Amino acid sequence: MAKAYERIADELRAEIRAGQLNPGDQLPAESALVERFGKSHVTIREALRVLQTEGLIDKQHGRGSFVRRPRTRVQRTNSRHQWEKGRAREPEEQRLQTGATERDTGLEVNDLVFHASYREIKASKELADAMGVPEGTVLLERTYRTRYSAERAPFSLVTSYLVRERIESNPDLLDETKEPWPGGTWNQLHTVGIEIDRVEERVTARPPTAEEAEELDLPPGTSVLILRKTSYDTEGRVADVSDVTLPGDRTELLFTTHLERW
Amino acid sequence: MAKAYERIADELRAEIRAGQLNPGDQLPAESALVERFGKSHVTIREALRVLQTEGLIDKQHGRGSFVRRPRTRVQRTNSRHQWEKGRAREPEEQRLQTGATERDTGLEVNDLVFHASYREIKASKELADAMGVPEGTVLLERTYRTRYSAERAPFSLVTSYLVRERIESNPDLLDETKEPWPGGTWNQLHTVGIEIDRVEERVTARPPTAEEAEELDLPPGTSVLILRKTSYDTEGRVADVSDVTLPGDRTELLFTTHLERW
DNA sequence: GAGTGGTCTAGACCACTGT
DNA sequence: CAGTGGTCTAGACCACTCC
Repeated sequence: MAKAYERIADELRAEIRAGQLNPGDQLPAESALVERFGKSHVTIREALRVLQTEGLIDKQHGRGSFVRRPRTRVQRTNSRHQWEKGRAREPEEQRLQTGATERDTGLEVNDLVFHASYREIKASKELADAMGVPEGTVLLERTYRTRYSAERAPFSLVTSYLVRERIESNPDLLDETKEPWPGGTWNQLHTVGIEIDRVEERVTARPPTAEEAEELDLPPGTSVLILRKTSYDTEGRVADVSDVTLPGDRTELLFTTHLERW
Repeated sequence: MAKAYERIADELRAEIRAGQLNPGDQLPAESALVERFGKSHVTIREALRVLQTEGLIDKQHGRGSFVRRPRTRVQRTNSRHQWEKGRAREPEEQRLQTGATERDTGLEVNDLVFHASYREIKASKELADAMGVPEGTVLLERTYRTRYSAERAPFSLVTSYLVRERIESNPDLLDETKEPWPGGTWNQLHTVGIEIDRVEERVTARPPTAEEAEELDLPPGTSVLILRKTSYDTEGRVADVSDVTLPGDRTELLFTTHLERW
């Protein structure tokens, strides 16, 4: 005999897939399900939890459980890199116009709330390896949050690392009050003579940690995309390492690869 | 007053992060935790579930709960596309040597168990849009599973779609018993005069469905990467659409983007 | 205040793992 | 068989939402 909570989850899942319950629809109250299936409250909740973990339903305390509606996605492409590189050498008036987030989301500069903070750290083993420097090298760690002014959760959590020694010839680059910097990191690097040649992006996925769920306002039953972006300069050295956490339910990464012709 | 299960989860999480409990270590039995925290079995289990959902612990029925050990990753790069394109024109002896999965995993051909099945379908609206053909166009749907012979779960779930009309001039391409085809899809397309010019890959993440968790042998507290790969031929038409489901806890996608020099 | 989901108890019994 | 986690009950009470 199958477990009761699985049978119940299967039955409700089938109703959702068959379209008896549509996105946005409210499920019967837990007490109603207790009666309908003749099982205890805890068992019913276990069944609903299965569906929640699958991202099929959304439980709201005091309101009810609802069939989840797919969210619109933010697209982040790798063609943005060429665009950002070009922008890094533009005159300041042009650089002020728009940033990468505006490009991804289609929103205006004024719709966005930006926050940055800097601090200096010594490279851990893991970071030192990623950046190709000795352990303990002084790094500038910069954390960024950008959000839509109408929402409370940022689009992503970004932490970027630069080697302090390679940028300190321009003291403005060590000063967080200069943010947001028109033209972004690659313009900043341009001011100290660094040109980016290629970008490597490593992508994995996992459930959010408690802190990430809190900060990105993620409900249970969602995942995060973890992206580590490594930028190499024209001499093959690592210029920047950025760790980005993106909500999986509203982000799509698009990578285009061009091939040599036969 | 904080919820009991959260306090308990916080305390255990802190012990794991502090290194009092190391990867692979067994947690105290649930009955022991009932005594230690003076809470009921159900409450203790709720706390452990929080940690499991975060991917921090791994519960094993009849054995115990353990601090999860990070798994070794399979890396899938976008440089594989250029490699695959080159391989598509090589002589058969060379094409027989190794495939893309061997390249990603570092395993030998003999370590891998391969399975393919074909069927013909009519394009749904969603698929027709993705392939740039009218709804209802006849497509060849091909599903692939490749696994390491020592493991029971495949590395990924792959479904590929081709427009039947554009490949039927070579009847071998409609015959699943010809799989595994040396040189893969791009060699198959080469036999009907199609050259691939660029590849677009769209990546998102979400919790696995029940079926995916079953087939990929994924424990609760993991995510899947969803990758849709669209291959364009030299005339800009869609040659192939492939949907790939990858286990998030053992897959890393690596995309390299080269930029134009200043 | 009525109706919803969330937390919790104290206990029973089941299912799996390893000796 | 002993020890582990998994399922389940019948009930109490709490916390949130909305009218």
